[in-house]
Amino acid sequence: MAVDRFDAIVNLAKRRGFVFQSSEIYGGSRSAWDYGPLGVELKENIRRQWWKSMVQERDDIVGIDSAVVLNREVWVASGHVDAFVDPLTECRHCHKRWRADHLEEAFEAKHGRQPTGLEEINCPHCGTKGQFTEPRMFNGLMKTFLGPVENDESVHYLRPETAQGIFLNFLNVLNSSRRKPPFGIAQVGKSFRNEITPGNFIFRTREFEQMEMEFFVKPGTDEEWFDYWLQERWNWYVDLGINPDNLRYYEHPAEKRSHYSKRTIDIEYRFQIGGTEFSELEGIANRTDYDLTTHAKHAGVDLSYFEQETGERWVPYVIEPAAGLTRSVLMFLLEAYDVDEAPNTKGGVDKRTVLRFDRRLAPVKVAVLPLSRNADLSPKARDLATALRKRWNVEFDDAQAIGRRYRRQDEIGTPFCVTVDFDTLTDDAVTVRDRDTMAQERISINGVEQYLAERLP
RNA sequence: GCGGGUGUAGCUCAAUGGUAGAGCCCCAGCCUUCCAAGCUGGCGGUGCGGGUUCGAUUCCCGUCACCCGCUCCA
Repeated sequence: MAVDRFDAIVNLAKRRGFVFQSSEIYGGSRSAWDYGPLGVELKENIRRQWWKSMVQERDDIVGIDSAVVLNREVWVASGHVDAFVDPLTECRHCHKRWRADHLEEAFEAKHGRQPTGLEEINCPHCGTKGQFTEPRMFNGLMKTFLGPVENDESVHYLRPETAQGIFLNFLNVLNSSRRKPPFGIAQVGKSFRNEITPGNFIFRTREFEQMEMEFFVKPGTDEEWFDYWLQERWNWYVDLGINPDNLRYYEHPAEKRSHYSKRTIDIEYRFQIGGTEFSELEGIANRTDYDLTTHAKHAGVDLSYFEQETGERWVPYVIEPAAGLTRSVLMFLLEAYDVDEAPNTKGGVDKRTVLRFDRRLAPVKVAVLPLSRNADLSPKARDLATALRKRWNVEFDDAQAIGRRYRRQDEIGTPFCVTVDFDTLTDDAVTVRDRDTMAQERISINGVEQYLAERLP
């Protein structure tokens, strides 16, 4: 059942225009997936809700939109050039792959001296000695050349996270927005990583979209704020319809933390990918003053904050809730997916696929359907659709049986269908049908907009 | 990138070293149709490139993509 749901969503996503394979007509590309007409609406709606709760509704967070390609020194300073370039080696005997530097560290810890080379080391898996291949560098950073000349000088990187663009603008925002710690800077945008193993549909891709916020606080208050954001972010998902039973916290053990982190707790969702029940959705990290300090040092610019009230000068600590937008799209699709039963014309019941999106996230809010394709009904229905389009994303559909059209809308999660029938021609009323209950209500055609406005964002 | 598996209409699946079929979906038309599967018609395919062969979707090689593992973390 679990695997079926994932497959059903991948299938539905393509069939209905949520997600397509990238570069499909050329045989595809492994970097990413493309978002279709419904997918882009869903993704935008998620992004909008995040921005609304993180920026618009708060006085202590502002947004920015920084560049994808930054000064190359940024990634040296941030530690990504070192941390993202791993020497990997493979045991010729058992084909297990290892970080060469980790093998050497383990050897040193055990024998109290550095190995003379990999040939001295036993494979941790099969025990075979010295069968390691020459280490190859795996670079997680995506490279490009800035400017028309391709040489070492022109090598630049596409950002592997949006966070650094925020740190670089810390002073700019501080000096232009009349904010002071505790305050945050938020950003949504694309990031790029040469993942070794992209896969599982849009779960892990080399080009992906993040929603990140860096919250700058006074040292000593960081742990409090960490807990605060842990709770805030959890609540955001639950508010948008995620069942808390499908979420959990996962704390990174010290040895697994990123190079910048003092503490990291992930919010995981029950994606049920392969044999894994929960996978990461969002990481909440205490980045300490690592980033501001390292940039201050490398750039030679003071990035500390002077607190007027106390006369103290300090470098803010940073609490970072970093969420995957494209990963959220997958989660909301999985969470919304449901199959229930609907009556049919023969008096029996049939299976019905329905995406139970929160109304704020639904790609299409209203479908206007004439009961049948008819010279009188269709124009009337089109006029209504045109009027409603001024406020919402509206679909018009007059093809085939009415029941089938309801199913089509259920399958893409449209909250309301408005049906224009033959009685409408005399009583100027229409039927509004609810996606979840399939219940219908007769509304005066002039009152439809009001009726929907009370129920839709 | 490495090892293993897979690749036939949008989807699910047939078939064959000799003109590739079906169901569903989709599109057009018919029908005063309120909860899919009525009637008529239509579009559409062997991932891509090369080789063997008189002839390749089938055999071989390469490549691309997908799935599982190595892993990484939004």
